[in-house]
Amino acid sequence: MDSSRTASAFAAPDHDHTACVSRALADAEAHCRAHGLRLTATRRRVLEIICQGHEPAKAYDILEQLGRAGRHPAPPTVYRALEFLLDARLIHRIDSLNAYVACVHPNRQHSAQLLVCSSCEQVAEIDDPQIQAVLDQGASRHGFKVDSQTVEIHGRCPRCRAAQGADHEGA
Amino acid sequence: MDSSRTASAFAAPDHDHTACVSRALADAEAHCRAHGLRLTATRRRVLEIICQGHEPAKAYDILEQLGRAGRHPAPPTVYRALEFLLDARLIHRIDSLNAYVACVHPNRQHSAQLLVCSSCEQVAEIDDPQIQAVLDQGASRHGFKVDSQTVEIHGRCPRCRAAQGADHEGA
DNA sequence: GACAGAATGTTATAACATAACAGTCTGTCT
DNA sequence: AGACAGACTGTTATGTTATAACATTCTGTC
Repeated sequence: MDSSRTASAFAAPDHDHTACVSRALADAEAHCRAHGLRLTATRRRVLEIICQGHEPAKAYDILEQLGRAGRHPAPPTVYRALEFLLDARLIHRIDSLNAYVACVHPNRQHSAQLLVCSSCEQVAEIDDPQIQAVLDQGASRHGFKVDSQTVEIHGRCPRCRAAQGADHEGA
Repeated sequence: MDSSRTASAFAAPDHDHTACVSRALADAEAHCRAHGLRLTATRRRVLEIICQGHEPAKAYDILEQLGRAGRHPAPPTVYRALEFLLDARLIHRIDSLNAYVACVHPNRQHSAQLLVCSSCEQVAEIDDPQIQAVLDQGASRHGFKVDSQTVEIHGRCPRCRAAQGADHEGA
């Protein structure tokens, strides 16, 4: 566990975010090269924008950021890039927020569980094999064959809990 | 386990759906009475429309069905009814589909897990305490305090698996 | 029957997403 | 190089989902 990560999977506010983004982009490039996928300028730029924060990015905000560079692309440009990145498993869509976050894990099995802080809006991705296993078991107990799981857990991250008073910790 | 339910939590095609709907509405009425909530005509009607099938209902489809009765309400009418029903925990919203299903369980703890068949579109709700527990554990291992969970599992229900060939069953 | 608060009606618009078709780029084959 | 196919992007228009804001009506209470 290196210093850029807390034990909580949430990014520390003082982490080296530039390095964090570079790593993500380099990782994405390697991944695409290895799989014969074309990480074009637009796609790369969209991924970069999404990586900018650990908060989820909304499609039209991404669009607006793309527009800053002189060109003013239309919605399909963004949605197509998002579709590519989703298919390449480089990002996740958060259905409950209509927003997108970068996939931070090197293993791209992609049945992630997302912890969404309702206070600071940060998202942490956990790939808990036990959760997956229990979900699979639960589903197959009902004769159901799982294709994909969407697990979005809303609540408060450790940082916000500490900042806003631990007295609210009912459970 | 009575004859109107399969072991799979998915409704059998030959179940007594009229009774199924009546039961849901009566249950909802009792619940509202007990909690001082007003299940008005519109709200009741929206719930009835949602109960009509075990498939998820979309807001604008509900709107259209409401319109069949001569009146032609605007979107806010439906969304307000949906909000009420969600708050009262009588329905669930399926984020990955932008759709709504009736909550079929008498216990209204409401951290349900939903099995969504991508073939027949039916939805089954399971309230698996083990899944909840594991999610809670997984989250708190990261210092995260859970408020609400959204678990949507997409795949194929037992009926569709049987109908469309068991040869696809990889796992 | 006047009042307060809840519920609904109404109009307009915001927010999210895609269809359809035209044009451009990239690599490959000859 | 030139022609071609397929992938990618641009552009216009529109579809889908949801809410803000304000007017009106309903319901129960004093």
